Amino acid sequence: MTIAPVPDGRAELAQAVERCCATEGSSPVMRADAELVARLLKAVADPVRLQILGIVRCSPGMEVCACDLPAPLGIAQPTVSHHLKILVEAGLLTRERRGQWAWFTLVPDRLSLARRALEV
Amino acid sequence: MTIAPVPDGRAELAQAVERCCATEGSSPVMRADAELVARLLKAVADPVRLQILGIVRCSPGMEVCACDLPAPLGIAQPTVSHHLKILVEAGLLTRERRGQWAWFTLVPDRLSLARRALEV
DNA sequence: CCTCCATATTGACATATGTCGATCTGAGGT
DNA sequence: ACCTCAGATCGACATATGTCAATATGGAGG
Repeated sequence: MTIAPVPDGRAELAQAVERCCATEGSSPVMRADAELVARLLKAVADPVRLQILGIVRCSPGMEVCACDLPAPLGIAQPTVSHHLKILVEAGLLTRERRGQWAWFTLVPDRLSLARRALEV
Repeated sequence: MTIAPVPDGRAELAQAVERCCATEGSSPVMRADAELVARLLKAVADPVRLQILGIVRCSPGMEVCACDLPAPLGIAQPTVSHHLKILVEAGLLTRERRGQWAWFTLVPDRLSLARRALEV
């Protein structure tokens, strides 16, 4: 995925989500908002990344070491790294270095935001 | 999107979703389930399709005529048809012919399923 | 400083995806 | 029958995406 990073620190995405799913006869979704939301959803819409999120969710503290992923996922290390990068850039995971290892923690709020984007 | 249709009549997808988001220390997501869920999420993870869903949601009866879409979306008719096909195959819309027009109706349950797939 | 190990990045590749113009199909109306 | 219009499909194209081998990076420990 070409990584035009989702502006996550700011509330832009959250606002776009609200505008997209505003209940009642709200104005149809604007393209710019849709682009922003789609970028977040694209990050989740991949089998491997769904598996990663599942593994992290089930791990104590909702965090996992990158070294533990290639085996259960059955894919090469660079590929895992690639997917982790996408999830981090989407704001769904945070990265933290511990010694020579990289740990990734789930950001539940971000996942909630993605879910909210699909509200009717 | 190459259209390996999501098995929507059957409950397979719904079961896959449940297995993927089963709360507590459930077993990590299996690849096959993740593939199924990803196919549904991919259908939603596109700016144009998000806009289409937004328009349908805001329309009376949650239904819309295909003829009313190219203008607000700003894309050509074949492209609209392409996206509608993907949404129908994902089970998010149903198609109905009325005379020479094609009407599309939202399937809220399907959208709920997609949302459920993102539960933590 | 040099080596080892875990990650990240790069380059190359095949495939998937979004887009449009041109054409086919199907339902009315004359 | 014919014509017309809405929609679907086809063909072509550029770009995006997922994958891996090879290589670079960066911390830990001798």
